[in-house]
Amino acid sequence: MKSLSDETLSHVAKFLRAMGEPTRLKILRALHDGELTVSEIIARTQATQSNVSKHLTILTMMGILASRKEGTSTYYKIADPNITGICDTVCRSIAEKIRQERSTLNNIRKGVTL
Amino acid sequence: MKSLSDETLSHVAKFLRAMGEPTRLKILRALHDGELTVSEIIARTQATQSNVSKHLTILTMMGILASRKEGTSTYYKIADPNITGICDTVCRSIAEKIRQERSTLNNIRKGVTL
DNA sequence: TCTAAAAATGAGTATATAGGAATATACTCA
DNA sequence: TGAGTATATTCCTATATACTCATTTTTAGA
Repeated sequence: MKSLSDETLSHVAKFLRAMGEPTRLKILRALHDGELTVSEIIARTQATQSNVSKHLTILTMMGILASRKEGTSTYYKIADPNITGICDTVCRSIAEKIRQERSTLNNIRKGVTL
Repeated sequence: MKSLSDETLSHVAKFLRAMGEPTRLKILRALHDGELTVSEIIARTQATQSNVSKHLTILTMMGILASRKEGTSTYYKIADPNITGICDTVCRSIAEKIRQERSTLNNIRKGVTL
């Protein structure tokens, strides 16, 4: 962690931003259990075709997703199994953290004092 | 991972974006081993005072950092020890992934064929 | 109280990013 | 080849984000 060059740091940042978008997180979640066609991803994310297509392009350019064509369909999948792990870890940790904060806030709202 | 509400998903995304900025990653890295004053953080990140101050505000509002005042100085530290873990995991994984990709690219450039 | 240091904030600008609508491209099948 | 489907891309707009410079706020100490 100490010896990351500016360039690497910027790559890491870019990577985090690539995952830091709700629709892209939905896409990653949808692809968690295996590959899907664009149409299937559109159906699951409830986003427009154009929008999904762009997000898929971004994720692919970042090396997060990989695609293969079959007929008129394009199948996307998570490129690197490690990604799934990172994604799960981060999402679970953050979601848990947020959950805790929310309950803390709720307690404060309820007038609980320390 | 499956049952994240849209709201939670958006929080997670925000969180990832909060970390997805080079200067903020530098700040997190600088605070890895303990608290520092703003001046010290400025010195280590090589960014301007105003810029660092704003990034510190963002990270604090996201609950990633916590601060305390002492005299004219403000000390910042990583608020949640879990953050350090997440940060380390993500950075190490991604940096490693990038390292691998770079060497792959280098091999391609060198004309290595499969 | 005046001054200096530390940090935060405001104004303004430039760039990045996301989104939609329309269009282009690629492929399949009759 | 022509129609239809799946996906990608282009153009445009709106919003978000990061940055700098200048100013303000807070505190310590002469």
